Amino acid sequence: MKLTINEIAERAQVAKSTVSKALNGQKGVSDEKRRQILALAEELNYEPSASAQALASSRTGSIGLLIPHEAGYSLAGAYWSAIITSIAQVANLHNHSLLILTPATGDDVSGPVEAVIRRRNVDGLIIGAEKLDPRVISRLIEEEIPFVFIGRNAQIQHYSVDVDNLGGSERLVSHLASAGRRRIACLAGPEQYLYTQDRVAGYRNALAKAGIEWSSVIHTDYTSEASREAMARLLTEHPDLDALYVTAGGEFLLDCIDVLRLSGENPKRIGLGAFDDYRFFDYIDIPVCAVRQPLREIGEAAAGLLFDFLSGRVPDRMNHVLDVELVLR
Amino acid sequence: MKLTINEIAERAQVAKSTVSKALNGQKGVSDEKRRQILALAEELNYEPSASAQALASSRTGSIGLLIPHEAGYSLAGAYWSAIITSIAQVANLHNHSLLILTPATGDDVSGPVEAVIRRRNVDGLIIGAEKLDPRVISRLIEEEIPFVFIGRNAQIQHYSVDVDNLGGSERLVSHLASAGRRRIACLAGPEQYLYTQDRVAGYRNALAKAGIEWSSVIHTDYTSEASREAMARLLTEHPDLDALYVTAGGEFLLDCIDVLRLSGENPKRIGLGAFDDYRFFDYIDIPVCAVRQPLREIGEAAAGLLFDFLSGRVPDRMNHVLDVELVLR
DNA sequence: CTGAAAGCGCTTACAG
DNA sequence: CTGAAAGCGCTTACAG
Repeated sequence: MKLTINEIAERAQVAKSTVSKALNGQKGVSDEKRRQILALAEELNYEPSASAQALASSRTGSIGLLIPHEAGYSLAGAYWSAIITSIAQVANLHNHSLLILTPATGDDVSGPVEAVIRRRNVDGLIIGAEKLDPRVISRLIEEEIPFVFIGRNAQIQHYSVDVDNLGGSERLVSHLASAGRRRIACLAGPEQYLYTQDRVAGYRNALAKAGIEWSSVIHTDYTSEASREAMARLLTEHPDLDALYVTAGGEFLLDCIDVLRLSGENPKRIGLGAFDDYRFFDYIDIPVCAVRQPLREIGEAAAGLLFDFLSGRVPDRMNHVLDVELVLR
Repeated sequence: MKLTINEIAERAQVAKSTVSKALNGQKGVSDEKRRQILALAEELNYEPSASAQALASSRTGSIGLLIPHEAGYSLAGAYWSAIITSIAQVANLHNHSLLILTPATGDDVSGPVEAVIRRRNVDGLIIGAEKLDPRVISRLIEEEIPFVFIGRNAQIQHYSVDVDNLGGSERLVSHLASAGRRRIACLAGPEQYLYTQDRVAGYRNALAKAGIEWSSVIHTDYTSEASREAMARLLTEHPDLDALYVTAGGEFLLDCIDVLRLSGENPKRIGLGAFDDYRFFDYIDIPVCAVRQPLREIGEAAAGLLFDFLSGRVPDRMNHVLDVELVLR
């Protein structure tokens, strides 16, 4: 029924080990036979069984993408969706499948990771890094499963692909300042995330360079309640606020915009800056300057890095930092 | 090194076939031994190797999600992202992994499907149905790989999970009519898609029920140029237009809104209806009534259906139609 | 270069 | 109920 290597071997009048070598491009086969075998395989449309290869070689032919779930960050959908697509395409190029690992709502990622480790069904992992149990990482290292980060982690140094959080943030806030804004507050995500720290640092750098002394940073988790409350507090405590920098996108940003719009404040008076750009910014009644992340490139770079590891190359740089684009409005 | 079934068998003083049966909940093992074995496996944290199980049982333990790519439909990101998450979670519940299959940009899905069939690395497939080469389906049937649709296909009848396109559309347009709109045009997606046909039918039903004779439907592919041109044409050909129903979301919808805003037309004069709801509708200067699809439920239902097949149950209904929600603004 | 053999870690008839 | 054996379709030393 199923076309196997035995059939190919028989038809080509060689041993199946020879077929295997020919197909896998290993040396130890004469050019003559190799050509024959390849032609035959092509003709019969033969493709080795993934499970058999996996069992025999202890390489599964798949990589996993570990997506952490963030409270109220579901518009992050657009973020992960673009990244998934680009990773899947790179994986295909390398004849690998892409597995999506994501915890049940409310759980953390350690469950799916543990399962994947124990069942041995990935060769390597790409991991959304900001929030990560160090024990998960220990397990991965213990089991010698290669992995790379998307974003970086405050506790764990590792090969990563990240965007220029600090620089992008600084440029964005500098732009607000150069537009004459002097009371620029910063509504920031969870303080323990490295990207939050970087973005806040960029904010402070920009203020310093512009010679602005006034600053105000409020951190929130991304829950809707906390974000809305923080935003409201900012508006009442600083009635002279003339600009606001929100360090992340998704529902978080929408909650902030929402409070701003409902505050009775003239929204146009307040310059808004956001990290993460959405096309609908063009359509709303508040001008939003934003930092756009190169999502496709993030996925491609992370996958590229992982496949480097899988093929035994050790990348020269540990942290790949991609440029972001400023979108002015 | 790796903990195998042999180790378990040895420690429990039984044959590995007995361990296998116990672990898989098959009968033919005494309660006594079963308990012992289960306890031991639990204690040692044993988990069978996915590849070995796959090879021996010819069940891979993974399902695939086939995502078609649509020109200019990338905000569909939010759509697929929610669906991916819910499918992954259901798959986990069934101890299965989720593979993402998506073609390289510009290609169609047959490549990834063919690869997955030949390498035999999924037990079943969930397929975005609207645009599908019938040959792909033939191959799947030929190879006896179970699959279910998300959405429906105009050519191919098959088990599917879909939303109530016709009803939702009708309710939405009825609402526009009941608000006094009389010149309601419809900007629709590709005519060959079943969901487009259904949504347009809902539009016509609503008009008929409201006793409105005037109607205008323009189909476009989802490319930006075509959508913008169609939208512009609509506005110039029908200066008395007082409402517009756009049958889909994503970039397509944004292009339409964009043209409307730039037309010089007072956007508030024109009632806008959209199929697919986005939270940012709350923030734009045009009131948009929208149909919200239950994305999580779509994914869950589709995965549920597939696992029914995989465990030999034949679902009673062929087409599962989920209700949509009307969001008025 | 070539092939016979063992082995990857399970499952699944089959016999007892 | 229990276990010995064959087999899933490959890869990988190893010997020739």
